[in-house]
Amino acid sequence: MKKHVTVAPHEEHLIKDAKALVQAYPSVPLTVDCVIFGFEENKLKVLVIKSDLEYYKNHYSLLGDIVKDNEELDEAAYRILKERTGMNDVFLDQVRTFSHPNRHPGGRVITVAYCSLLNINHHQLKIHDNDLNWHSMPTLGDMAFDHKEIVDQCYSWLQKRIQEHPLGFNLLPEKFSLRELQNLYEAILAVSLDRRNFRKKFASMDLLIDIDEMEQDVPHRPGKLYKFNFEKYEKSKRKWIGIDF
Amino acid sequence: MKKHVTVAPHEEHLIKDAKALVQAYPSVPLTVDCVIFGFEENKLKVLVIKSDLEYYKNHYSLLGDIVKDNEELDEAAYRILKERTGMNDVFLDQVRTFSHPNRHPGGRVITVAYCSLLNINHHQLKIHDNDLNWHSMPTLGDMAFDHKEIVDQCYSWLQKRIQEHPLGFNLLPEKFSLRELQNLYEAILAVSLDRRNFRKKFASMDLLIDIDEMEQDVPHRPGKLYKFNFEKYEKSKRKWIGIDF
DNA sequence: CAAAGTTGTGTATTTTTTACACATAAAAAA
DNA sequence: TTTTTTATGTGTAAAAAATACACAACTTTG
Repeated sequence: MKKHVTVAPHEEHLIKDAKALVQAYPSVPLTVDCVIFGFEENKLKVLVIKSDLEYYKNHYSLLGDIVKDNEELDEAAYRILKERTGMNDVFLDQVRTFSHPNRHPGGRVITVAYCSLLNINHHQLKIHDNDLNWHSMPTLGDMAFDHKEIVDQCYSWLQKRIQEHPLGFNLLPEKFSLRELQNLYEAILAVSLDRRNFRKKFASMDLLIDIDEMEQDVPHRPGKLYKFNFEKYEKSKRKWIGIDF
Repeated sequence: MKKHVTVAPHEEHLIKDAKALVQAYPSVPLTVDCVIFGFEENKLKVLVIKSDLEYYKNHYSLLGDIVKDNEELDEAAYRILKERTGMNDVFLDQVRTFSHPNRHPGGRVITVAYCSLLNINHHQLKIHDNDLNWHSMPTLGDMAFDHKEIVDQCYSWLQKRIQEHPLGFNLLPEKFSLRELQNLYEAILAVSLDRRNFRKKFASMDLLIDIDEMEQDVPHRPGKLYKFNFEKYEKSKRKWIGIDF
């Protein structure tokens, strides 16, 4: 006796050939753009380069590139960083994807924005093509494509993120003084903070390691140097934020 | 006398034909996937549908679609919502782009995840093809593609976001009781909260409008109904969070 | 040796968070 | 109609966190 196999109604139209399906999809050029922040002379800076396009002659643009076949977006972003700064182990986070149909004068290109933070002094720029340079954030003017909007969104992202996560240490030397740390926060958040309360706050977090060294070559009384205790932080990440808006 | 025009070195290799440049770019199929959250019977739910692919027979997947030529990602996401729920003015936010080369069995497809929140009772599902249904979050098992990871990331995003922004009201009726609001927060954050402190917190924000109506048809003492004061919120968004991690 | 610039520290006040209990109201069940 | 169930609505005391604020000491430079 023949067995009856139950077939759900929708199984009748199941697609067997996934490859053919995908090949029939329209497709779109995809790039990654990196917003690379640095900190120097108490200013937040961003790495920019003159646009290659005549259309945007003399406009600065972000460091970006086409995503290769079978390359993950994260990979592409790391590749760009490596090519431009020589750095490998750098902070990197995806921020947002930008898709306005006219964002590129050559036709539709989708781009995924990544934000990266690095210590300017640890990484000499390898290539100085096209006026690659660190540009101070507050004075950044128009840019090519929608890159100004991308920078602005990454900056907002950074302002929020730095208050809740220890990102900022990626912008500082491994050993830093509390003044340097405060200057960093003040520059990024564009506020001024009370020194005593700032120090008290970080003291209460108990995530800075006093390495018992002093600043060198400062033209004033040297401060103590600290390292951030990433290990302890990883173990004790807090989850609860508290409802507040 | 002939004028000398200064030409920066890099201007010699400026690209004139942006169109040709873009046409030479490799391209990739791009989709949008929507993680649509609802709230019903004190549970957070997500809208899922059986996969069309034989490869993922009987696996649930998210509502997604190819992004059309010259369609913005946001547009595509709104289109999907409209097609599936009939809803137009719905909360929607881009969360993240997923690019693993093998995430789709038919070949490389990049997808942009959007998160949407809507009130289940206000929107009858138009189409019930492929077992479209609201699935309770805690019991959601494996899914097709990398959709489980996408849901997980959107859920984390929601947990964080709901504590800092008044998203949650999109999941509730326009008029809601404080108990409903607390149940929502407890379900999403998977914690239990002290009722008096919860109410005190919202009272101190002063963003709920007491509309002087009571709950109907509840099997117990009815509570007062409130609306969220979106207008006042928009005017008074706070910017400063406070360093804390 | 004086001036400039910065370090390092404490306390009082206010605000926010937390923990916790009881009387009351409405509906449902007995 | 009474009792039970379930939820509403409210206040206070204690602890923790945030804020505002000032002065003495150290190092370098001129």
